[in-house]
Amino acid sequence: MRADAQRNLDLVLGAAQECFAEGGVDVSVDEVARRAGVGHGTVFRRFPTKEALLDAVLSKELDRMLVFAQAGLAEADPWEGFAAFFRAAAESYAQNRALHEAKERCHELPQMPAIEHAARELVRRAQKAGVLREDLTPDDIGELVPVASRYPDVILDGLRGQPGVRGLRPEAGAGVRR
Amino acid sequence: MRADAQRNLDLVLGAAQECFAEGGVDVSVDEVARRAGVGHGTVFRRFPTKEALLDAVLSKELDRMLVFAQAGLAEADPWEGFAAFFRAAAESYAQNRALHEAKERCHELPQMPAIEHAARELVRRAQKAGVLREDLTPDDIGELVPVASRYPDVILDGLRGQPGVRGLRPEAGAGVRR
DNA sequence: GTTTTAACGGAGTTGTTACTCCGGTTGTGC
DNA sequence: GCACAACCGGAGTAACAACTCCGTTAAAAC
Repeated sequence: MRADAQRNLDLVLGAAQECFAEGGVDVSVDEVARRAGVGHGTVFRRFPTKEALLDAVLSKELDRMLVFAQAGLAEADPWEGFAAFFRAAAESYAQNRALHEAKERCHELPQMPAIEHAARELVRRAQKAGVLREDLTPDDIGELVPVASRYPDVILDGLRGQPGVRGLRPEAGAGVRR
Repeated sequence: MRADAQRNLDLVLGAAQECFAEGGVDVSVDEVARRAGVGHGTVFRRFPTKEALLDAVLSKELDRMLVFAQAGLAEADPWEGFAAFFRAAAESYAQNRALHEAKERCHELPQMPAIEHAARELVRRAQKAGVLREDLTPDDIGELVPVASRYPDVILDGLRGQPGVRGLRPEAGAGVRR
């Protein structure tokens, strides 16, 4: 690969990361090209469609997410391991609008099975230890991550232990609307 | 107003309500007109812009929200009053994609001050009674409403009483990332 | 330094969406 | 029942976004 091609590829990827994080998936390819300082023809040669460009950016984000999940599993305490991953994932969502808006796209990407496997394990371990409410599946908790991006401790308090454990709401329901 | 004009206005409003609730704000005006069974010219005579149409739909939704807030205030128990409003609002968000996507637009609408006033009162009363965590402002709680649309009880458990009250997390932080 | 060859970028195409306009139609006052 | 005004709806416009193409430019091999 020629030196200028490599340099421009890096510029495009960096610009796309910034644009999609700040403006969400509806930012135009022209805008990305402008920020990268290249023509949009250059963007489309590297990435045949806008979707391919978005996938590349999301993939990098998911790589980081997988690292967080594995770090959580390495933690000895079940709650701390789960909470650490949950917070880290929420932080990622908080700093990246595209992650919110392209959730289903993420599920098509190759990193996803590994992340889901690790997340399931984190949840299973915490529930077995009795520190995570059991009326939620890993999928439910996955949906709460983006939600927790601004209020992580409120959500974590809500997830802790068992539903209604504080004894204040004996009529507490399942906690999930399906 | 002529009878046919009134009938078509109702059809358009109903169709817009359904379309925006199901498909979000990006549903095209053509799609709304098609569902209403009128030409899109008819839509644009009633509502000069798509935004005006959206505002009309959101207004009706906010009217319902205000009723919920006032019903919450009429409830004697501070927690039940707060929680009832919170659940009702979450339910509305769960059933209306446009409400999620046009949050800032809602704040421009005339119903908003009254809703905010009632919500502030609900929060203040619950916090004074010690049944709602005090590290959150009414605005914070407002942001949790859409979030709670699928997991109302998880969020309500998280909001109950004081942060970390279960004694499991002495290091519990503020619960809010600003 | 020359030649080759890959990469660049902007003009242009296609498709979509918000919005306008006007000829035809239909409800309503007299 | 008639005239007139209001209303209807679809053809047409403007703007914008994704994507293509090709003449020009510049890197790299010798």
